[in-house]
Amino acid sequence: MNQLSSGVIADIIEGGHPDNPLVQILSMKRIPSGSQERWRLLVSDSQWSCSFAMLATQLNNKVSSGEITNNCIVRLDRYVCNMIQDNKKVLIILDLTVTKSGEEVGGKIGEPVLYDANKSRAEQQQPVSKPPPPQNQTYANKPINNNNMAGSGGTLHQNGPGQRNFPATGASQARTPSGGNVHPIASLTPYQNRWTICARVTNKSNIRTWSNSRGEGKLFSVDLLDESGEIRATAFNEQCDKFYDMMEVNKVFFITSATLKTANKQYSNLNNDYEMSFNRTTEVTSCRESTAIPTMQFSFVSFDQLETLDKDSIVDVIGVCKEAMDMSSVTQRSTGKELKKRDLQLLDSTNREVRLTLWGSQAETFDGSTQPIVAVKGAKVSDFNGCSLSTLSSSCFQMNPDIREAHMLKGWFDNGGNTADTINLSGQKGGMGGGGPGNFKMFAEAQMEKLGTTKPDYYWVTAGILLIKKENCLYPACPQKECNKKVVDMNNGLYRCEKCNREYDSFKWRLMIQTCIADYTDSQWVTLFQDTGEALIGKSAEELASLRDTNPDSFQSVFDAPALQFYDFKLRCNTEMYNDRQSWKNTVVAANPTNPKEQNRRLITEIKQMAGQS
DNA sequence: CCCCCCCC
Repeated sequence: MNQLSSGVIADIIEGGHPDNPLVQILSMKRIPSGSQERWRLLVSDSQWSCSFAMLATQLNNKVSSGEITNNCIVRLDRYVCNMIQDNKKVLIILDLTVTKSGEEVGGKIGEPVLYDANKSRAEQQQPVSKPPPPQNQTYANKPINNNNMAGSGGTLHQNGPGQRNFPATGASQARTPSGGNVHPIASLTPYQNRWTICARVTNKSNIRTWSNSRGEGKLFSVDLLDESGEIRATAFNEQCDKFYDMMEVNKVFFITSATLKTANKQYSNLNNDYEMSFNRTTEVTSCRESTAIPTMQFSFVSFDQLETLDKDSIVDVIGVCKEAMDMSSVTQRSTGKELKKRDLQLLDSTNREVRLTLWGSQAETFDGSTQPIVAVKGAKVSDFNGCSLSTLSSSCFQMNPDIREAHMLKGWFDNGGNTADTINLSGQKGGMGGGGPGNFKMFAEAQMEKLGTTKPDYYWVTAGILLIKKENCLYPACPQKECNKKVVDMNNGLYRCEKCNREYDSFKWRLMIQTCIADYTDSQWVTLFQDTGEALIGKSAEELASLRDTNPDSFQSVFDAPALQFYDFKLRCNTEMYNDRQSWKNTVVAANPTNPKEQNRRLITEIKQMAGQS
């Protein structure tokens, strides 16, 4: 008995859409195109084989998990067969069920012939001694031939007129407003010039402006999704104005003609090798009957998995907002810009809590009073305080989304989850009053890990103070509250601040203490600014300044107390370019006298870990 | 043609 839907491949290529056909996967080939994994399959119905089948990327895990292997039999639950360009066709498998494993089947069923779409069914290659294959649904003959992936161009040509559209399930059955063919997003390449997709907007940025050496302008971008895949689209300037208002999140649109280019994976975590820019020929129209276009898909990572991920990983998470901190402001170091932020404490059913930071208007408007379920697609993992999360501008943030995982989590939380003991992944306070073990390192470790080379890193170190530079530890600073820039004495009773671009009749003293500190592996020059500096010497900057003028001896002895003492330093380390040379900067953001008991406890824990006793 | 994604 034939276990396959013999002859069905010819039907599909010629425009038919049989339900749930059974085919065999003879071989798989990873397509060498960028970083995005894509699988091209050689499938067979035992009579015909087809080498231009592609697996939708959301099914890639079935390959990596070993569920799909050579020789397995699959049922095509959803698929589309589309013209992609110049009469070339692609069969995209959107959903499938493995009905028999490759191991169980053991080998190729029948002797399938590679179906050549340049020819009619009657003209297909035939076994010499047998009559032509049937023109209808009787799947009797088994033409003989050998074939493999390498032997075919991977594309077929159109059979003839009247076959431009190949109906499929769902949205792919839809016609464009002008009656044309709807293309799957997964089939788009830069080498086609006119196509229409039907896609849902799953995320939309604000309008952003830029200005650089190449010019200036404005833009916004959207994430587009259909059942075959996803892609990012960006609209610049003219197109930005034209499409910004109409392209609302969650709505579905026909989009015709845009420029495709290779996506820069550095800036996008969408599952596509390409991204599109809208251009003058781009048309966007609303699609009302759009139930077949999927809504945004999350791929949630549970909190107990977060710590296993590399920092800067991008993840989808869902959690109960157990607590929302007040909104606060921080100053962006690179630009001095004021940023609004709000930290949330999220909890999931693995009894882990993790901190999520929201930014900007999201931070301002967030209301956590009802302990909502929070879902984020594309949050960034950081190793701050152990492990924490932050949204990016590309993140999609949803409150109480109407999805299964949200309802399950809510049920869990309301039925005891809210009182369970939890582990706080973001709870490492680095030895600061309570909290778990901190992110302590030796200097040699920090160097080995190249901390601070690409972006600022924070870590704790227990180190002794070898030397404090007393010269230039005080500087006259701008008297403005938020400005601490050094002022220039104009020698006329006025002090000029370059940052504020004005002169003042007074200044304030600020501390900037350079000190050399050492642990058992190395020494480092580090800088303490105002607050940490004042805490270290036990004097305010103003006190120190007047001491320097009135009592040089006691000024000197201020620095004797901390010298040769051990402190737990929290360091912010990074590199900056000075005259084309990379130089290290270590800023002390906290300095606490080392508590030997706590230090020993930490060391014992480490020793036990190294000995495998924990 | 953007591409910053921050702070402790």
